Amino acid sequence: MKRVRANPGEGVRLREEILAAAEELLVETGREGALTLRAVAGRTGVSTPSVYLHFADKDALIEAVCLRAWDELERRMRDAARGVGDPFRALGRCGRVYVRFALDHPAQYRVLMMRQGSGSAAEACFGYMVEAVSACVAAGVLRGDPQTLALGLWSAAHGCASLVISQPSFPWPENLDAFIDDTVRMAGFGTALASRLPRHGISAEIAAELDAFAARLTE
Amino acid sequence: MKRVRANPGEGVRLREEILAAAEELLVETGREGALTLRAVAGRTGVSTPSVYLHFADKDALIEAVCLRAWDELERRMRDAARGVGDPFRALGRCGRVYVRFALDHPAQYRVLMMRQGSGSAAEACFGYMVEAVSACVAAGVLRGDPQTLALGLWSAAHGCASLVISQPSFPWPENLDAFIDDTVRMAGFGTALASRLPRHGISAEIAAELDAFAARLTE
DNA sequence: TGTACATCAGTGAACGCGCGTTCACTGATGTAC
DNA sequence: TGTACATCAGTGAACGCGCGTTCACTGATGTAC
Repeated sequence: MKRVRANPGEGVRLREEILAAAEELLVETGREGALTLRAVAGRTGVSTPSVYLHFADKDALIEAVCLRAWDELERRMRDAARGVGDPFRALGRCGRVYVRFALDHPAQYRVLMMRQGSGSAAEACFGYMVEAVSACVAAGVLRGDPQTLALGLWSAAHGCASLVISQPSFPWPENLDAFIDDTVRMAGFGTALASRLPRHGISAEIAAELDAFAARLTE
Repeated sequence: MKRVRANPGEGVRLREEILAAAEELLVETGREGALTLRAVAGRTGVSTPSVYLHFADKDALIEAVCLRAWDELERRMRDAARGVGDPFRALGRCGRVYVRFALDHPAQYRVLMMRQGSGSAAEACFGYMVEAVSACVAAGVLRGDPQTLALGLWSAAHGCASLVISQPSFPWPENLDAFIDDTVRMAGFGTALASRLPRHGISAEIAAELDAFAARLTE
């Protein structure tokens, strides 16, 4: 585990190695508390103070790790909606990709969403969400303020993801992908329907109507 | 701030005082990290080692604090559904009460839901949820496995609550209660509808059908 | 009623630990003359 | 081509801190005789 000292100008490489080590540590332990400068430096094969050559302090390191994760999520969400004509379908894809990302990177997602003041990276993702919702509003499938609708949809996706992550002992269905799909459909259909029934409280009376609606749609 | 020493047999009082101090500390700071034995003992007006007279160690103290919160949530949920004839309406009440509890006690909710292995108290709450959902299935307003349906509904409620708590910088609507209501209705309607359209993907085609459905229901 | 003793709630001082951070340093590389 | 020096990535040892936890103790109360 002998490190080769970087030539002048190549110090950036160590920065990347440190970030990668921090991410690995986060993934393997799942706890943000495991992210100590000593552990990160040790895994990188470097002395602890070396971290300060590339990050002002511990907070800056964690922020950089967060930024990495946000970047990947942003990229995935952008890709998900690209080339999908149906705006409601595109929105559904966004939701599924979002939850999938969270479950694929539970440790990063925790850090991402649990830290207060997640910063501008979160806003970028929220921007995509609002865009996708706006398209649905324009197409007439959703009604209301796109920002508020997006918050509701994000709530559902975040809830599904974070509950699965933080409560693994719950009796989750074996087929998690199907559950994610059902949750996304619940959020989509529910938002579409609830926004059309602004003052309609929840009550069992609508069961028959829903049956008729479903029968008409699937026949 | 002179403490009166408890008489023999009255030591239980200090236990309660310690628990209350821990809860206050959690509420005021909002961070679980602020829950140190020194801080708790200091606020109680007692020396640090005194905590060990009533709790085996720090974990036991935190567990007791959690249990307190779960107990209150359980009580609130039980009260919410009592005496409501319409099972779907009762379910909606459960959801609103759940989210309200979370927003009223954000610090406790964090500890409650972020700790892994929340234990049997969480299961009790889940039990109520499944019960309420089962009644809806029996009444024909929901379809499917009550456990899975309950998980989906819990996801939505948890998502709304935890997102509002952990991302206060998001552009939340001014009227949070209305937003909670909309989210609960979204989850309710969405679950009812999605469970009737098991293989129906999300697409904008259903907009016209939804319009007709809503018009028929509100006329 | 008085006295010796057991009980038990609570204390003060100290422990070892891991942490983030600092500082004077080393030693290889590039550069000026 | 050789030499002195600047640069800069990385180090080793130490700092102060707050933490959970331990341990021998104090001192008021209840109890046995």
